[in-house]
Amino acid sequence: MHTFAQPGDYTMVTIKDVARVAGVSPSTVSRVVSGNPRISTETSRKVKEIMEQLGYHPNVMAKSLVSKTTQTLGILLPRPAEELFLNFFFGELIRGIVTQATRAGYDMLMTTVTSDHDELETISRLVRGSRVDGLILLSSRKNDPVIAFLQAHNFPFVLIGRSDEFPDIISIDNNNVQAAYEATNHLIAQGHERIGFVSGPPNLVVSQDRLAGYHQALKEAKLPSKQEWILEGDVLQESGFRAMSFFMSLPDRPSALVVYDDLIAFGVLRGLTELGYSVPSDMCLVSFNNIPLSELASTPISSIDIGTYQLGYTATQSLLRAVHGEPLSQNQIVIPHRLIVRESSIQPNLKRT
Amino acid sequence: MHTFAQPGDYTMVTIKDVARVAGVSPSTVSRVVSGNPRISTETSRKVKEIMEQLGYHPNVMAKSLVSKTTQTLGILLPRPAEELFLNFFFGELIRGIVTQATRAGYDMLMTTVTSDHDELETISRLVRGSRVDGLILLSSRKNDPVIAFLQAHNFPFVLIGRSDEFPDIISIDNNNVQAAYEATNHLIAQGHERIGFVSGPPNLVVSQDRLAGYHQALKEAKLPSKQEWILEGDVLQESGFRAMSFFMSLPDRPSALVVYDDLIAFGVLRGLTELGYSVPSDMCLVSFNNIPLSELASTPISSIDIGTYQLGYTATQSLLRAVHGEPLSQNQIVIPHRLIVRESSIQPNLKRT
DNA sequence: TCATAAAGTGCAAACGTTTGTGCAATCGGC
DNA sequence: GCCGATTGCACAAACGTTTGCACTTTATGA
Repeated sequence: MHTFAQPGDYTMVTIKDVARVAGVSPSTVSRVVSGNPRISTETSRKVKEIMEQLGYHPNVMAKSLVSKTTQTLGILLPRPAEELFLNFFFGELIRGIVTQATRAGYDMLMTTVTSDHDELETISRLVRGSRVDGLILLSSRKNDPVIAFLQAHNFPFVLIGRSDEFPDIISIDNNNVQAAYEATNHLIAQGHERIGFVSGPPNLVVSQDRLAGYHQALKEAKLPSKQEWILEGDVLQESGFRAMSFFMSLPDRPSALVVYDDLIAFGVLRGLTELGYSVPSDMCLVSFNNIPLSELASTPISSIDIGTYQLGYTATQSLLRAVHGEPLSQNQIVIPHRLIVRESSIQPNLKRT
Repeated sequence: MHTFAQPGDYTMVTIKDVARVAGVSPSTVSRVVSGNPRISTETSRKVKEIMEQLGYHPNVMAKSLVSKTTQTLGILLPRPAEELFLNFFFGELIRGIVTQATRAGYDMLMTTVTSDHDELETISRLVRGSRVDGLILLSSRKNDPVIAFLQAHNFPFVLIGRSDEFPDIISIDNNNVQAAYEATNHLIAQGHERIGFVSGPPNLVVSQDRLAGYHQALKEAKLPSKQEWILEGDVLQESGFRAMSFFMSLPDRPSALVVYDDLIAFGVLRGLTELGYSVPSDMCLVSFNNIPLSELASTPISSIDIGTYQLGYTATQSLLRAVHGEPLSQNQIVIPHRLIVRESSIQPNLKRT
């Protein structure tokens, strides 16, 4: 029966081995590795040759122990409930984060919280046990105790998103209010006067922001805003059907919808189709996040691209500056968004106002 | 200007601090932490109280240095080109991995390879620098040098997928041949006799496997198999349109398609619609991966659920056993799949044979 | 020619743990 | 009441690095 090498089975080649073979002291080898200028080029060349020959790789743990730096950034995954919506651009976000981290010579450590109870325990382990040099938060809740803890310990971290209770922390976000404002205005410009909104989970800041932008646009255009035109959606198909049954049965039903998320938009689209309505002639749609499938929907969905990759990339950049103690020109960075207009929001037979 | 604490700024509370306050030796504290039975309950209680009071957390680096174990598993992200298809169930896969790892007290480290050139360098750093205890590979190429390297060093790793050149390594995969066989038979059972195939990237093992299962089903049913009924697809919309233009223009065009992936199926669906055909009456579809949006397509898409979460979860389980030197009952584990039948493959007006 | 400086290298302590060994105190059996 | 075993704890070495300091050698300038 084959088993793998166990920890300790490996005959690791250490800095001492290199030193012995090269006929120098361990400290000299260390200085060669770190590129210390006080080592002669001749010695450096020789030591490097031996390192190559012996297959030497520095032991990260030993290095971290003395340098008190881990070259590792932590990433706290959202709990399952909050994860659903993230899932579809999670990969893209991670790609942005890991790319920038790798480029800077950092590794990424992922952890998740299993229950509310051990939440701070998990963070403590990373922070106080000096496991990571900084932390990226992928989501935040109202009065998030994680943020409070990190701030109390003055530990470097960035939030992808926004927090009302902690406005000064480093955070990377879209301007979701503005984005929703533009999305709504786009519909208004098409001549729509009755515009509804299908929101996401009401406790998410981003969902609230988009709703606010929608309201703002309506108000500025002096268009009616009705409570019954605002519904909460989720990704499930029945929900889309139910929501649309409700909307379409209203005496003064909306002629266009701003939808919180592409996944919900898919449900909405499908619900409308099942009810015998068509998009965009009976109902126009504009949505958010611009997932790759948006353009492949039965009616391609107009969507706000939020620059997911850039969100992750920039977050990591900011975090690294914070870790290195470099000043940030601004603590809150806004990633630009872009409305991608597709068929779902273009209604040929409606005149522009 | 506010800056964060720098490495070293933190006054870490160490095992010695606890020992001093508790009036015992550091070794006793260490044994309390590790639950050594030779410590009296009284001492243990007292030490734990002090630890709590002082907010002590063991330094992971120091611990790793002596124990030669990192309590960390590495995960090698596929290079961007191979990542595209993974993206949509990437989140789900990661969730399976991280959940199981966390439960076992392990952290997950993510790295990516930036270029072919530094590929082995990256792995070496992790493996020889004893950064991780084991590695999860998310994809493999033909004659993958990474696998060769890990095997040569007898380092614990698992592959999510399959490798022809290294059949004995620990791997977790679906039976994609069987899955495609069943998908095809499902169409055959509906009475279809001309069945086409839209494949994925031809260099991926999974793509080849699914094609093989398709061929096998046709052969067993003694149905015709034509070269021109097999096309390579990608996720782009134009590709779906082009592929369908081609198929539909054939004198003996297929009446049903097995499609490599849900994303491609969306493109195919859209291409057919644009050409004025409808699914399932003009063309039936069955696809793979069962992403959440499959059921929300204009015609809900029949799809093979591959148990993505379980794939990640099981991979981590196997890896942990390997890391601990525990025997595996089998090195290759197959995660069961399940055909989810939806409208896209049910053609009412076609009689069952 | 002799201090003086500069360059190159080695020594040893330190980082925060774990763990083998040794020693003192307590216990049980006779 | 003595001896051997058991229990509970402390000592110190070790893990693989980094780095301040000291030391030797060579070059420089008067």
